[in-house]
Amino acid sequence: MTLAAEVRPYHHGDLRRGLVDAARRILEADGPSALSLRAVAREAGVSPAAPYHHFKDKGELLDAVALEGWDALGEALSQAKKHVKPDQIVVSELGVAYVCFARDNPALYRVMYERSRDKDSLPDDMRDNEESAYCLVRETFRELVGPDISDMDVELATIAAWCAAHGLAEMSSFNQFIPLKAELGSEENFLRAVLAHLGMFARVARPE
Amino acid sequence: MTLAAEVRPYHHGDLRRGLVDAARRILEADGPSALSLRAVAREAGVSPAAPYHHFKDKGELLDAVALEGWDALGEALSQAKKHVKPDQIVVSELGVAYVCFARDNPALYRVMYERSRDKDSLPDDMRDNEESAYCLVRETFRELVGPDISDMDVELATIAAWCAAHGLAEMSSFNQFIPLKAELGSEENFLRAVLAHLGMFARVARPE
DNA sequence: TGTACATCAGTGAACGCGCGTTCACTGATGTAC
DNA sequence: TGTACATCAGTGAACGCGCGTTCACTGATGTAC
Repeated sequence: MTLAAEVRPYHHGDLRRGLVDAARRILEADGPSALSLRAVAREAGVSPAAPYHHFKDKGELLDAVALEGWDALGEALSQAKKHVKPDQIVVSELGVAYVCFARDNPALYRVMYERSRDKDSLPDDMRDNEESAYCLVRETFRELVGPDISDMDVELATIAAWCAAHGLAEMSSFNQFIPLKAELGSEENFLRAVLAHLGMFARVARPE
Repeated sequence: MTLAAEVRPYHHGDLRRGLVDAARRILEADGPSALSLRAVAREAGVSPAAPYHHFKDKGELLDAVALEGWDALGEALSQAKKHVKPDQIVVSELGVAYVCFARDNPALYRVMYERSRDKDSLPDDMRDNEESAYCLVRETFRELVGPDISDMDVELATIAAWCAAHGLAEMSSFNQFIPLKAELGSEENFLRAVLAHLGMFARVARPE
């Protein structure tokens, strides 16, 4: 109420939350290379030692940030699936949503994969957690291809789709593709066109 | 001849070459995070200021390293295409070769894309230089799909294939896929299986 | 309800580190005459 | 063939910087009695 209440108190309240938020703000503003522990503390308005009461080290903070990224990606794909229009192809639209997530959160997306690579492992729950983006794609394939397909084929198709989307996410920001995007009318149309041409692998798969 | 001849002379002879080689040695041994200008000079046996006679700054050195990487990738794909066996699918084997290149030169591969991302641009000559990996893939598609296909379709298929390979290259080192690789007998078979399942996009592309 | 005290969550100064880059310099090379 | 001199390609010391982490500390909070 009083003006004094506006002053940041000695105790933050939820500094853990505050640090993760600060990290995301830094990522958005200045990218992954600006994401030092000290910068995060600074952005959160706290001394450089304070984060150590909430995270063992810098890596643990990054893990927390990455985890939020994976959750947000799952949410984005889930929303996209809900809003597919009748004339659209479900898996393509999931792919478009995936790439758009990466485009709209480039630094966060990068941190997600950097942390995974450092541990040689995607988040453990990605294959099990029903709400994860990966499971959502896998279940979508399962719905679409019918019941008489093996679990392994579904798994492989999911991986293939995931790789394609990830690759596209990393590539589509290169300016080599600007003319193509212009010709196709929009970035989204470009993405759809590329995804549609994945099938050419199949057309070309007969050696004869 | 004499022992004195063994002593490193004041002038290096070809320090530019020596620096790039030193950089690649560091990459292979300790990864991209160890690749500082000072470390490169140290590895090349030269003072920290010496590189500045050959490169404007650290970025230019990295560019030189990345460029060699792109050349090596082109060479790897070219070799792979030459050695495709009759029972193998050409584009799949190119994909396998691409991923194997990334697996065998992980740090170099990373630098290649990091530099590209920093400039928002793949190497300029990738689309024109006949010897580039990209052109090789594109011409392979053109040969396989026949003459009555538009340039744009070939381009889009190439991009799709490139994205899939790049995504697969980044994903396939995650340990989540170890069981799948075991089940399929080898890493290469895993890669072929994933690439083969890209076609499922096509199967699923009819909304009905 | 009040008080003693343990615990928690901050501070701020300091540590050692490696970095990219610059500077004045010097040793080696090559060229003009 | 010898020599003066410009140019090139190194040296090594120094610059300022920001980093991750630790340390002894202190202010705030919560709990037992």
